[in-house]
Amino acid sequence: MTTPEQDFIDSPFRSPEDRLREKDQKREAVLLAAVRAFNARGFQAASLDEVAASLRISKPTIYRYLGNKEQVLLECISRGLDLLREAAAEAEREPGNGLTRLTHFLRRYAEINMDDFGRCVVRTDDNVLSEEGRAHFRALKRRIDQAMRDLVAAGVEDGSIAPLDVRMTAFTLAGALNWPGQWYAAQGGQSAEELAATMVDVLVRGLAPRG
Amino acid sequence: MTTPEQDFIDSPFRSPEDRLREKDQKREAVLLAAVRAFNARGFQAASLDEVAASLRISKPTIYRYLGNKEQVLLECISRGLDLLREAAAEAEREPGNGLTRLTHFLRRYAEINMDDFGRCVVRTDDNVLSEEGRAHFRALKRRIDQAMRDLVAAGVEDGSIAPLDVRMTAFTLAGALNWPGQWYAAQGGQSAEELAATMVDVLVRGLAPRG
DNA sequence: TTTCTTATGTACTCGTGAGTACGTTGCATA
DNA sequence: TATGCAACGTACTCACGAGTACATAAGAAA
Repeated sequence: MTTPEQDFIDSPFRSPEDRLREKDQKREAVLLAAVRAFNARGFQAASLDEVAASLRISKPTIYRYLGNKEQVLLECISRGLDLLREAAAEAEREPGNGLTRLTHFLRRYAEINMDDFGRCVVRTDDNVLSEEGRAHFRALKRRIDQAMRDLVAAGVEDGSIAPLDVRMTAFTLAGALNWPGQWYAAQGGQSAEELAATMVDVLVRGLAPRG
Repeated sequence: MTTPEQDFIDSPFRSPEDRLREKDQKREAVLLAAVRAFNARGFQAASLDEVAASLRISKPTIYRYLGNKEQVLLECISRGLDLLREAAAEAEREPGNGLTRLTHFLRRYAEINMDDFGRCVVRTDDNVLSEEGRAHFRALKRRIDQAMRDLVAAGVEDGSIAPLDVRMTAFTLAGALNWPGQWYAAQGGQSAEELAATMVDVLVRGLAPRG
């Protein structure tokens, strides 16, 4: 693992690049602490003082890195929605019929909803946001929803999915797979991946026994 | 529609029974206004001043009829959970195999989640409650969950439901059917009953086409 | 008519939490 | 060495909302 470059020891004197990297890391740390507080106690109930205390910093420092409380939330939500967008793009690139691709997407979707930032997307009721924040949030969510509908529609067309109402089906699937975000706490027992796979399996096969 | 009893005109002078009935009606009105405010803006964000204003009364009047804010919420939640319990009891009494009975229950379950009080149950995150309130709330919810699992298990046993993991299946179903509570706004378009029926249909049949 | 009770509003207290003004320290640059 | 800027913390302000003390008005009872 040695490189031809000079190996530096961990020095207390930071180079300009180090400073920038540290700044980024601090920003990330604040964001993570915030999203966890929001998920644990709800956006309204969680105070920035709490978030700051959990990092042993002061409230103004949060403002330095992320701006006001709504901006912090919007950034958290954006992270979660980015993950979902990636998952959707990946599913579209994937080979296989509509059902196969949808299944992959659904699993990722459920997993993301158990991640810190994904949970934040699911748990945030958009009425806590300002008018602009809400509009932005909804637009991004609509894109995810549309991607899911497109996958369902593709499956229905190629016959890999039963001829169901696309809108209602997507709504039902999203609802089922959003729910773990309200509850999942990474306790012992099943991992997020296992849980996601099992739930998707139930949804794909349905309750009625196969003829 | 005439009775042998005396027909009274609508008099401004109230009998003692009238007073009691009026008190009850006022209590109901406060409860309904409160649950709507909670659903619309979230428990924490909704203020009792708002609720009072929507009825053109003052805040102390709410305290007179329902006690403090948490008690108001608990009463709303109890209403919703009562509806769910009734639905569960009804489903258990019903004839037919496990899947039939479960289907009936699921439809009612979804409908209730689009009702004012049902929505409140779904939308309330129990971390806004005090320790005792939370324990009470969880115990009641557990009973509903158990009822759903029992119905699934009965269906699996009598063969009307495919052999799935009971716990995960109930969790998935509940998740899917809780979701409308987050969104449904009684707008134009589908009624709650139609929506519930369609969603349950998707869940029962699954996505994969029938062989 | 006087007194008690019920129903209600006015006007507070008090805590909490978002957001800010300003001071301080330390490194960087002129 | 002087000046500027980056990275904080202390100590506020200010608004809002839960909960309450007290006044009041109207009917019921005595």
